[in-house]
Amino acid sequence: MKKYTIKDIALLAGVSKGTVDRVIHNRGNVAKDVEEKVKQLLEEINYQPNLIARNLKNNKVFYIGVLIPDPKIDAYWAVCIDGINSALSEFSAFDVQINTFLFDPTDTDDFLACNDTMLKTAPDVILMVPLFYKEATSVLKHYESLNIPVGTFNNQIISSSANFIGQDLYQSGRIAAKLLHSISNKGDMAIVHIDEKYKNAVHMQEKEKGFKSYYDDMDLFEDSVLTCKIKYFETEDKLRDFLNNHPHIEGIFVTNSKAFHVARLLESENKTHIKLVGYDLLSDNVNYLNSGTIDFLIHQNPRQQAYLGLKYLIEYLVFDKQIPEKFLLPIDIINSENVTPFLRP
Amino acid sequence: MKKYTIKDIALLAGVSKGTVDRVIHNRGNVAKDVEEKVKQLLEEINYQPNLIARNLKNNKVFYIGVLIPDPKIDAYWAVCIDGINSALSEFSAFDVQINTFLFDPTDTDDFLACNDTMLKTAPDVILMVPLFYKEATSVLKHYESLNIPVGTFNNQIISSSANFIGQDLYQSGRIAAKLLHSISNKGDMAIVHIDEKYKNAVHMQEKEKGFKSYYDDMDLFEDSVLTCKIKYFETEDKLRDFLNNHPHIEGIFVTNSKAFHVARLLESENKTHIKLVGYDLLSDNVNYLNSGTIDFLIHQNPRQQAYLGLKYLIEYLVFDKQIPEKFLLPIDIINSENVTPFLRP
DNA sequence: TCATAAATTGTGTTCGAACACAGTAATGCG
DNA sequence: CGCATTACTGTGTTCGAACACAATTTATGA
Repeated sequence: MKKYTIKDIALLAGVSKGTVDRVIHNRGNVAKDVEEKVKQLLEEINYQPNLIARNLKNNKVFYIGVLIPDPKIDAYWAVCIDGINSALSEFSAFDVQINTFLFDPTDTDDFLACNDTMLKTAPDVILMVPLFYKEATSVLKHYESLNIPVGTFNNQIISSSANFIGQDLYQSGRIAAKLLHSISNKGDMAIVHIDEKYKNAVHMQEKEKGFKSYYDDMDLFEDSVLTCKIKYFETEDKLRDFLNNHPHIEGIFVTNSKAFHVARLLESENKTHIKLVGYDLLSDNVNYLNSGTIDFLIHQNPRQQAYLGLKYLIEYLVFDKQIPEKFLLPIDIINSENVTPFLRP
Repeated sequence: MKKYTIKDIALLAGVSKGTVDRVIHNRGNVAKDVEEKVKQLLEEINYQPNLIARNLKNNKVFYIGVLIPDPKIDAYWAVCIDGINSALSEFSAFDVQINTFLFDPTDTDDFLACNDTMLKTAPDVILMVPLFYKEATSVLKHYESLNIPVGTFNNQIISSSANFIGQDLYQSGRIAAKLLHSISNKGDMAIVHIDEKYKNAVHMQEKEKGFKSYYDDMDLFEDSVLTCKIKYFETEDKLRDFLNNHPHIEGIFVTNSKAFHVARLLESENKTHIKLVGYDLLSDNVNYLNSGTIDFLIHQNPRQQAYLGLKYLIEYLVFDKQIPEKFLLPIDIINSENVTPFLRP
């Protein structure tokens, strides 16, 4: 129960605290038999250093580089800033300095340029959204060679050793399927990919796979699952054609945060009987959720992703904790009745 | 940007660190003009004491009394222990000592007895589940007179000033209604209260109110909402009668964690077409969720409730943080596809 | 005026880990 | 043997806040 200090161990071993310290940090210059004895004692009483005292002495400032898409260009990322601030205030006792860089999520060159700018601030660790697979891969390799630990979220770059926070996208597609299946009439199901100009193809593919796997498992031969890919600028027309060509559609799954586009069309075309499931608590989506046109939203929790990613990095810096390789957040199902508490900062 | 220390302020004010310290802690014995000057300086540079250094000196051990129902008697409470351990390991750097007491959730006398035993350990703060309204009220009043801060969760004792962590039960009932409404065929809805011998009447009433309010809002005159109260020991017979007497029931809402009892009956009576929504991720419930007899579970997250309650108390002790009066957790909707990550410790 | 009390201010130590540096003992080598 | 070198060990200081206590200044009264 009692908390042992270095002094206690020194007393027990009959040596000075300096020697104990040398043993703990493997700093050498200790006689073999003494080292053995001290190590055994440390083991026996399961010595845990007082992290408070350690951090009082190590009064150096840690610099963290954060690289995320600009919320002014895509509102989805706005809540990440909140998550970062949460982690920051949680560790306000420590000297952690954050430099945030916002890149244009439609521009790979800007992504690379921001990485360069960030490197100039000599960060001890980096938290980033590796939005572009190819560019991110090379950037991450570079950081690895510089021995800068990196945390990533939202997009997983499997080739990298960087830590990753996100969700199981395949499972997320299955959840959408289960929800639509449980609330829809018999009929066709549509998966709608609305491309946002930038590469989240992997995201959408995984979700589609999961969605289809659920319907495969169900052996619902009478219903078919259709897929519709739409470029951002042609959403309305193409979607209208798609719905007219497939009059038996009873449910739509939008694989990203743009479900509100579909909702708008369903309302204007008087097809609100079609059930709609999408992603993310953007205010546009939440409005359609409350009006009933969107039935469920799946919450990808970017706020929590950013928070956790940063927390792991800070704990690595100040407590020498191991950074977990991967952490998959639980997937929240949101409807009009439980949405409110998820919106608060 | 720079972090100022007491020494810095002393230097700037042309006094000694002792004087600055006296000003900060209003310990008197400072000339008025000097006090003014130092206070102004502190204000100007927005002095924030280094919490690490403060806690190094304050090396006293904090004792926390925890009082929760015995998980051996009701499995619902088992995950609370995990939550407590999480909070504990998060603050392992500080000398926080926890004494946990488990009371019989069917026995008010045991609750009172455990409170007495706990008081003998002279706790600095207390975290408890105030399961019995009357007894808890008097106990909380006693702690207030002893100036022992108390955190409560699961049950709110409105008359008390103790902090409370929980969920909005009324809203939780509305969520159940929304879910059942979206997945059920037209027909009657049943609210089933399975009494567990001990008093959670307030819980169940609030949930019922919320449930009904949703159906009232919907103006669903054709469907009626029935209520069925069942004593624990007569569950099966009474429920069977109830279902036989009301053949048009299409959905059942069980207001506590005992939905598995209803699920078992639905299976044995071949009435699995009836949709079922209940509470809590007990393994019995999860099994029926996976088999499809239970459609949704609402997650009350007792683990998180315990974790947060304890976290607030510890932060109060070690960082002098204000304990928030009330915190309502978001309400998680669980189906068979997203349940897994919620089950991990 | 001077002793004494009261008011005010400064100094030094503590907490535990980390590390610089001084000190002691053992060994090597001419 | 004597001096240097290596091998090992102990001491002292630092981080920032907190507080005990010493020191100093000012006020009071005989």
